[in-house]
Amino acid sequence: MSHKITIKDVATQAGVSEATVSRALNDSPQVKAHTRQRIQELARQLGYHPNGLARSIRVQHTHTLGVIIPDILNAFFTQIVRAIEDAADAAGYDVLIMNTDEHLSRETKALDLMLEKRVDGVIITSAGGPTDYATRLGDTPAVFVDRMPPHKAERFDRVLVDNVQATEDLVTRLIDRGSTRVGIINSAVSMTATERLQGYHQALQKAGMAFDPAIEVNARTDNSNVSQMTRQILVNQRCDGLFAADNTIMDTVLHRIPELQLPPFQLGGFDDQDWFDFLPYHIVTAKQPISQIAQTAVDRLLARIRQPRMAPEEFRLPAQIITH
Amino acid sequence: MSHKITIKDVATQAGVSEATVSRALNDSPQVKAHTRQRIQELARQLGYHPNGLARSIRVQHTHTLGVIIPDILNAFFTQIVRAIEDAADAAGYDVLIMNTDEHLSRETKALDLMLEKRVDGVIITSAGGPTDYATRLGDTPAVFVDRMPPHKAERFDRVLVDNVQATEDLVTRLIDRGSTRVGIINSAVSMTATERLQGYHQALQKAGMAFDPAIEVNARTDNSNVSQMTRQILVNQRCDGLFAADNTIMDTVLHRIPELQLPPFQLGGFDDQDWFDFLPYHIVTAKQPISQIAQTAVDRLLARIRQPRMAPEEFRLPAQIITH
DNA sequence: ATGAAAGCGCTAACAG
DNA sequence: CTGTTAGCGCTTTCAT
Repeated sequence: MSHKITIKDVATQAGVSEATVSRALNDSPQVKAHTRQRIQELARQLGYHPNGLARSIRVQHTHTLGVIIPDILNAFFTQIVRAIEDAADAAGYDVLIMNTDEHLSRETKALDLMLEKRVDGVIITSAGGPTDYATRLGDTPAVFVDRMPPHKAERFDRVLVDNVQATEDLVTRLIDRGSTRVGIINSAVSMTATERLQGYHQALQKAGMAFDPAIEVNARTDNSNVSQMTRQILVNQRCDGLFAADNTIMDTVLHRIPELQLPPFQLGGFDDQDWFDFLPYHIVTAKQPISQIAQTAVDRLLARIRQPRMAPEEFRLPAQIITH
Repeated sequence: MSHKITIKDVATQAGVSEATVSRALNDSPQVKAHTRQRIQELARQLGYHPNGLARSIRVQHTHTLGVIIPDILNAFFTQIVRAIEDAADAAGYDVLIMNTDEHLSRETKALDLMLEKRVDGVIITSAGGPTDYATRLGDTPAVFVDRMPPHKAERFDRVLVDNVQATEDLVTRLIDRGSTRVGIINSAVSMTATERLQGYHQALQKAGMAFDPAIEVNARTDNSNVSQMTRQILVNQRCDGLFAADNTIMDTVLHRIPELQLPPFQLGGFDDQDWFDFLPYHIVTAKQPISQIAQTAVDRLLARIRQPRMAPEEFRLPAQIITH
């Protein structure tokens, strides 16, 4: 933020008042067409760039939305961001992105920064943990996407996939394709895990299969564990089906499988990836409706910005089962 | 940006002046330890959040860096961002990310927005095109990463991989692994393409192979073309080696290959991806030194922020050839 | 159609 | 150690 041309500079150069320059630059119809053009031209020549900070502090909004994601290396979130940008762009809003790398401390910092930068609203895919969003956010409008706030979630708008239905459909598909015994490696994100486990159970039940705790495991972030779990389920427990409850788990599973010398089996997971097509075996996924999730989130956020007192709501969107 | 608690509110509540509150909140040693704590506590209770805009406008910097990337769905840029964040974080700087989706108009908007938000400096991976960065940037420090500005590049700091050496090494590796005739589908990004083509030629020359224009093609953004080119080179032209000059080209190539029923062949490309391990055949890649690129970029940017008149420099970093 | 002046929230002299 | 005051760059009444 080095030495910059201000509106004052333009004003003196043009021989008018700062007010007139401001009006001219904002295309106010009050200012005579001729002088308006003259001023705009001059401003361009001088390389004038409006100071958005000063403007925002005056008009009391920034016209920008903040987006906080936990993992920018994860294609799911990256697609979410992309879709949010499209939706926000269509509504004439700017978007600022911050990545927390699944660190609570960085999420806290990210949120604080966005608040300090006075975004008009924020879309959060929480890194989980004990953050008290209610007090932290104050009255900044927020909507949660994909992952819910751990406490008092019902006080916020949230939009996410119908995890239990999607999982039920997915596991059912695995069974339809021939699996007789399908294990699960569940997500480390707690609420997501709970819901997906329920869907898993429903699918087994419908198929008349018994639950077996030995093949229901839950991932911590530790990668080697998931790798071991894969072997445990697919080899020791002789499953011919496996549901990897999320993106990152799937990744580890995929890394382990080749060295396992497995007989034919069915593999299912959440979140579609382009390159699943390249795998030497089939894979079925629950593809989340990313565009709709994003659209719903920004619609809702924008609505709340205009109408802060709206009652919070939860939006559940259906996933689509795809076989690669 | 709804109704918010200001420093004034805290001041009256605490029965002190705004200045004292400001000092207390900024941990100034000038204010008595006791009152400082009292004020900080009170601020917390009131849910006070400093207005960063007001602060920045006053102190004339934001302590934040802007990062503009052309494609957030591309893992390469995503990793770059991630590495930049780490480097910036270590230096105590915040970073704001914007994605342009390869649209010039969005890049222009993104850059303007960052300037309006008065980032202290900006790291740009240009979407290409005729943007005149010199006048657009004014005197905001900038460094270009991976893709150079189309005009007057020498007026800016830029850090990127040594494309020609990396390509030469890569293609040489392909040949070493048995390729006798290796084609190239080159990048749509012009300068990158030029350099990689040169490396390709150098490799052929060293191996005593003749160039054949029939197997030197250049991708436009049109996907179906790349798909056709793949067939053209690998089938019609009977190449037993192919160099896909970037990420997105490789993706299309990979999509086309299975249906081509090819005899053994060597495939090489830029930018490593985790899932290359899962492919049913080997692939060799030139892995860019992402962390170093990012570190160099932010080091340089920070240096330029302190010392704006430094002469611009170009930093070339070596890639690493990897076989999956 | 334009100008003068106030003020957004904050920090930095300058006084005391 | 704390208060008063001015001012960052901009927009917006209120005058004229």
